[in-house]
Amino acid sequence: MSDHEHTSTHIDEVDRSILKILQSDGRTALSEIARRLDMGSATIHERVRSLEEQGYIREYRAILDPKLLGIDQVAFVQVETTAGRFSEVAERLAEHREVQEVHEITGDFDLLLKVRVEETDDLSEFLSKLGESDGVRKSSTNVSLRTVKEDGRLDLNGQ
Amino acid sequence: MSDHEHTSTHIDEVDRSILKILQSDGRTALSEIARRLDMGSATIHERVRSLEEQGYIREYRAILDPKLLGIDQVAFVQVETTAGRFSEVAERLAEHREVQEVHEITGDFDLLLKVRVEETDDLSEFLSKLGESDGVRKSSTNVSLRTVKEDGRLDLNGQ
DNA sequence: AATGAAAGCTTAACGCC
DNA sequence: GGCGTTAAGCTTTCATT
Repeated sequence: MSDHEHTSTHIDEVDRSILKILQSDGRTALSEIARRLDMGSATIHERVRSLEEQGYIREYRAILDPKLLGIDQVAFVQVETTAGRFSEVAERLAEHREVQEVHEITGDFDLLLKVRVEETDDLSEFLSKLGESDGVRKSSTNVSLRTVKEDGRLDLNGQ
Repeated sequence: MSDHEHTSTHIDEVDRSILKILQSDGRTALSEIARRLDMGSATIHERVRSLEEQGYIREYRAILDPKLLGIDQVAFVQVETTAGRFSEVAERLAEHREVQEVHEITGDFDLLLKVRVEETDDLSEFLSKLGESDGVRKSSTNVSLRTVKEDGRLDLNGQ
């Protein structure tokens, strides 16, 4: 197997363990990680710093409850763009506050947006804006009636 | 309107400020939050504890980079279930490791799944399992060719 | 609810291996 | 790359208001 990576060395099992721990609790103390992995905390400190620098760890966040905060109207909007302009339109739509996700997708439409707002009124307002947007030919919306699961964590156990 | 809430009182502007700070950096020190909001750090400590207890803060997490970790095949799968069984099927599908989201939606299908795997082979394997699942009548899959935006943060600035 | 102060931990930087 | 040490800073508790 050839080493065709950039500058980023490949991560080892210790790094993967650190990522798993921090993904499930981003506030775990370095000293606690060191204890669990039976290593010095200066070592863990250096590895975490390197994982952050290489970009494996993008950021740390508190995960808030959308329902309690009243921001729990979710809709998925498929968008058909004028020929060949989907990337440009995607970038533009990504700037909207209510748009949480933008994907270029296969199928009858070109883009899929995940939109999150407080009330259905806000959704209807967004769809008006969308309809008038440059490069948008048509759209089709599916509203989420109930979110059964919503979990951004990555499965680091590789099968 | 009857008071059918538990014990949770409504949150004030200070609480919202704390949530904003922790949503954008979950590792911000309590003492740093105290400095920014010009309050004692014992006060911030107590408020954060209460926000956690009430459920406004669900958890703290490191956000990892799916691309660097090679878990970057995303697909959206719409599922039609046998009449009236969508909730039950939704719960069951939510248990799969590769399923990040499950929504009950309006439209021609009943459920929308967001699926994330390492390779297209894993996706095809998942779709096989799905097709044989109890209560699943048919499904339609759109693969994400490029994720332009993917951000789970809530907009706490309320318009 | 909010606070200052004190005790116990944690982080981050250093030099050594 | 990994480690122990150490100073600075942080969290957590508690008595006071």
